[in-house]
Formats: sequence, C-alpha cells, structure tokens
Amino acid sequence: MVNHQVDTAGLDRVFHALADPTRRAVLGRLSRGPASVGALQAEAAPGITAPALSKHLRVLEGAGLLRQERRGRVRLCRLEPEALAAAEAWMEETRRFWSTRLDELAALLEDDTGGER
Amino acid sequence: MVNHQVDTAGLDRVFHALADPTRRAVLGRLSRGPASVGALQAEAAPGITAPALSKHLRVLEGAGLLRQERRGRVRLCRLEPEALAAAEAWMEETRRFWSTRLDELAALLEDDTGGER
DNA sequence: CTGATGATTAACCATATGGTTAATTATTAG
DNA sequence: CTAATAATTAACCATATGGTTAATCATCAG
Repeated sequence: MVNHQVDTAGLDRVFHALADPTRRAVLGRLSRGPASVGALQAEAAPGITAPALSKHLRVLEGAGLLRQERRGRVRLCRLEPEALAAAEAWMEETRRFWSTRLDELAALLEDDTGGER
Repeated sequence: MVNHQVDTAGLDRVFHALADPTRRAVLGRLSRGPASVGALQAEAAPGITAPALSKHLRVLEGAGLLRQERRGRVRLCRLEPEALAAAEAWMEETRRFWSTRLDELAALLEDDTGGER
C-alpha cells in the first residue's frame, strides 16, 4: 500500500500541472506508453516549439507526474503515477462529503431560503 | 445519468481552481454544508481579506464548482458537484490506461535502467 | 575534429494571477 | 433619510506564467 498523501504545495503543483491542455495531452499520450521529447512534440499541437514543450515537461516533472530518463541524446519520458493518485485521493475525499451532503443541502436550502426556485 | 463531459477550457478552469490551497479549503468547508461569504472568511486563513476571498469565489464559480445565491445582503455559497465530477472523470480515464500500462512500464524499466525505486 | 541532431537553458516579452486599499452597491436597522 | 453591514468592484502593484528566438550542451555520424 502506497501512501498517497501529498503536502499542500504538492497538490498545488499537481493541479496546476493538470490545468493546461498541452500538459494533459502529454499525459494522455504517455499513458499509452513512454515517449521521447521529440515524439511528444511531433504528436502535440502543430505549433508547439521545443522550448515551450520543455517548459511544460518541467512543470509536469516538478509536480511529480512524470520522470525523464536519459538515453543517449534522447530523453525518454514516462509517467509517475503516485502524484496523480494523490490528486485523485483528494478529490475522492472531498467528493465523499460532497455527495453525502447533497440531500441535506437540498433540505437546508428549502429550510433557509424558503422556496428558492 | 449526467453528462460529465466538459470541454477542454472547462477542465482548464476546474484544475486551475483546484490548484490553490485557499480555494481547496473553501471547497472542503462547503462540502460540509453551505456557508455565507462572511462565514467562509471567518473560517479561512486568518490573513485573508474580503476582496481576496471574493476573487477566489469567482474563480471557483467560473469553474462551475460553486454557486452563489443571494439571501438579502448575504450571499450563500453552495457546491456544484458536476464540475468536480468532470475533473475526476478525466483523471480516472487517464489513470485507467496509466495503471494498465504499469506492468509494461516496469518491464521497460528493467530492460533499460534496471531497478527504479 | 567537424557537423548534425535532440533537447535544454538564457534572455526577454506580454499577459494572467493574486494580493492590496479605497470606493461602490445592496440590503437591513434606526 | 441616515448609518451600518455584507460583499463586490475598481484601480493598482508585484510576481508568475507561457511563449518566443537565440545560444548552449550533449551525443551520434562521418
């Protein structure tokens, strides 16, 4: 059993990393297998430059979502699942209360606002 | 069956909204029931000012994560579960591939680097 | 060694973000 | 009407972000 607990700053970084379509596309691509930076660039949006992609990769790496491995002059990117699991854990925990409170929420709204709709 | 599909920009906004500890704290508080803006401020980090919190609330609202309801001069904030569900759906979908590829990934690592942890 | 390739780093720029204080809007109380 | 309260909006500021082009580093080919 892995401890998926991540500190607050870690969650900040993970969610921030996910808040960009290019980075999500990279993760989506990598979820189908590791890839070199060049391969990622070729499959990304056509206009993306190498430095831009490199920055995105460092954001993902800083969030712990991927790892780069040097293979000669090629850098192979692969996923790091723990960080995403941590974010998912936060969401699940939050949503647990969320869901169980939905009925009480409805009751409260009826009670407090007295026919709100 | 709710359609949890959200466009790319929507996911951007949801994840961006979650990438801040103050905003996550607000969601955590609201998951235990609705609250006025003033109540949220009182329970937030001590240094938080009303305008700062107001901005955070608009970010959360723009992401579809909460809704404000006017009750006289008080504004009651309550959660909007669909947006979070959409983000969770994206993560689950991504992680599905992720997990199923972990064994192949491990094989690759043994092949290339030998011993990853 | 020289040159080409994969990728990053450096320097720089425009815009977005998150915070502040002061002013404003809207509602309730006297 | 006037004052007080709840909250937002306005104006402004410092920093972060995401992008660019040019330069650099590291590796492979000849």
